[in-house]
Amino acid sequence: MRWTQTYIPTLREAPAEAELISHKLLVRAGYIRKLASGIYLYLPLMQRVIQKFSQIVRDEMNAAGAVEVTMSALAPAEVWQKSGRYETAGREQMRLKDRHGRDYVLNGTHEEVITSLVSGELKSYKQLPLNMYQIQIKFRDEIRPRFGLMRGREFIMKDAYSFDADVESHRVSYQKMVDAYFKIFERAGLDSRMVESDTGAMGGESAHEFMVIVDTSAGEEYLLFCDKCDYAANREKATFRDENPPIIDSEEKELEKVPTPGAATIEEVTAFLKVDANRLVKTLIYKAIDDKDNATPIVALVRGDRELNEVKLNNLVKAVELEMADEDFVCEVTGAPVGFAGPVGLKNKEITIYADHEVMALKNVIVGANEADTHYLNANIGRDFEVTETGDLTTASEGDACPNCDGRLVCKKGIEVGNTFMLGTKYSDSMDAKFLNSNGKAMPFVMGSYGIGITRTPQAAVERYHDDGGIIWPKDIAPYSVEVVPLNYKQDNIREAADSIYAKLSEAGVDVLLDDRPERAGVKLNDADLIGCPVRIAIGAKSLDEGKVELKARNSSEVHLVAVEGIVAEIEKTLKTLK
RNA sequence: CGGGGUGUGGCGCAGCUUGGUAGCGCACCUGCUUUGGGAGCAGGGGGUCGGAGGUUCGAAUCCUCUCACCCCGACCA
Repeated sequence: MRWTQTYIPTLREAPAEAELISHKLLVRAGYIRKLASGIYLYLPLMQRVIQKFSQIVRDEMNAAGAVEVTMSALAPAEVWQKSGRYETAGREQMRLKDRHGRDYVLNGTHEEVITSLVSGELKSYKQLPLNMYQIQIKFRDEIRPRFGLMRGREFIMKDAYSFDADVESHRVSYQKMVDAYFKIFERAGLDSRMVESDTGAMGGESAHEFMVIVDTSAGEEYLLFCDKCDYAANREKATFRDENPPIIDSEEKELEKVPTPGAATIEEVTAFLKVDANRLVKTLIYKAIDDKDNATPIVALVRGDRELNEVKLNNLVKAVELEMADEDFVCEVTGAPVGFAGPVGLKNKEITIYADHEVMALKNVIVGANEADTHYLNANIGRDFEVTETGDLTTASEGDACPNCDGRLVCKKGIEVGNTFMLGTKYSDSMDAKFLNSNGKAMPFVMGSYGIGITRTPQAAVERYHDDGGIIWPKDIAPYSVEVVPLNYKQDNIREAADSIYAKLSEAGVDVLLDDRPERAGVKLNDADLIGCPVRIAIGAKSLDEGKVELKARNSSEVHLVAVEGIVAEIEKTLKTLK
């Protein structure tokens, strides 16, 4: 491609709105433009990157036995109502009405649509397993779009759905996708890590995320890895071994109310009472919001030395939304200012109290007394207060003990580029999608769903691979493998050499961009660094007089003088050495 | 939705406090010179100052409302 025939609007300065380096670079280098908040246009260079990455995804999906389809972006509300997610998807679903006033959804994912497709048509276990995928635009009415392509309201995703006759067969299908995912990200030049994740709004049995580890603010999620074994989970999901159990008293002591003036936080209370934080129980008040926007107060109890994990809490509460109570609400529920809430003698006896497992093991704990500047000593479950439900409610963090071995958890940040869900029969049950098994019995499909962010993965690559000058693309997702830069295109011999090299490379099937603009050398070289093609061929007067041009890899500062005749072979050789 | 902030030519910004009829850098167009890491000189085009209302002789500037965008939080691939 000749630069003057395509559209590569590079900018010297990044728009003020861009926060991440990857976002700034994609805008500056002329890959994307914003149309509205969270809505981006993919310019010619980005389009090529998307196509290259998509092709890698297709290759590996096909190799794993999946078949490509395209499903509509638009769906009638009924299919979502049928699964029950029309209610739970809530405000992040893009919705609209047609001219007849009928309700529609712009799909953010396609479990409902594909389940309704196969329902009644996939009839026999003999047709299973089946895995269908598509690469398509998805919509999501994000609360707050940001970070360019990372969190948009419209984005491209590869989504695959597997249908199996039973759980054992599904595990095989799931593993095929996992294997394919590692290959896909490797081919895109990215190291990916698979971590356990919460199933979230998707539901189902278990889930994993594929993450690119970064150390910048682009890391949207905290991940915990064991430094000894292969345990890996995101922070929502991660568990840990309790290494800090308090000494448990053998006898229940008498409940005692003590003044704790000004001691509202765990630190203040432990300092004031001179006790360890693990003898305290944190009482956290939340608003559980249902699908009709009603807020019910709930209480969560975790040991004083732990952090509450809201995702785990809501897995028990099952609210549409969980919201930390504000001061007024805390006051209303407990009758005390923030910092003195406790489970003993809560004003509203109907209130649901969720406690972490660790709390259940404690005796004679210190809790707020629901009265300003006052705490209880020696509170005991069963005697002084009741717990409605128990579960794991704590957040793992760096340095905690691995749940599976004697290693330590290390915390890293990552960008999610893919995910896999074991859905079980959630959708086939709710949407009544069944097949006949070998005994002639109607059974719900065991399903899986598998996503890859087609537009966010390249941005993750930019976040991972760049320098002060611009992007450094992994070669197999670069828009062009080679950029030919004639330093003065007006000079006859330089132009002829550039045109000839461009023609030869094109003929050899190498993706090549020729910067045929009548720009100064500095401008072209800076733009070449900015857009980040893996190999640059610079053609200048001095070396050309000796029949040579300069070959430079974007990821290295070494410049090689290469004879014009051997240039194609030399470039192909260089490309082979690049990631 | 809560908190904070910003809207002035394509991009980045100044001007606003103290009202007087819009400016700078980059980009763009023309000419000459220059030509290996974002050239120089000269000339030129382009902005209802986000929108609506109001105050005033006069509003980018003050007031009210509104819209958009960005940052932090909740949500999330």
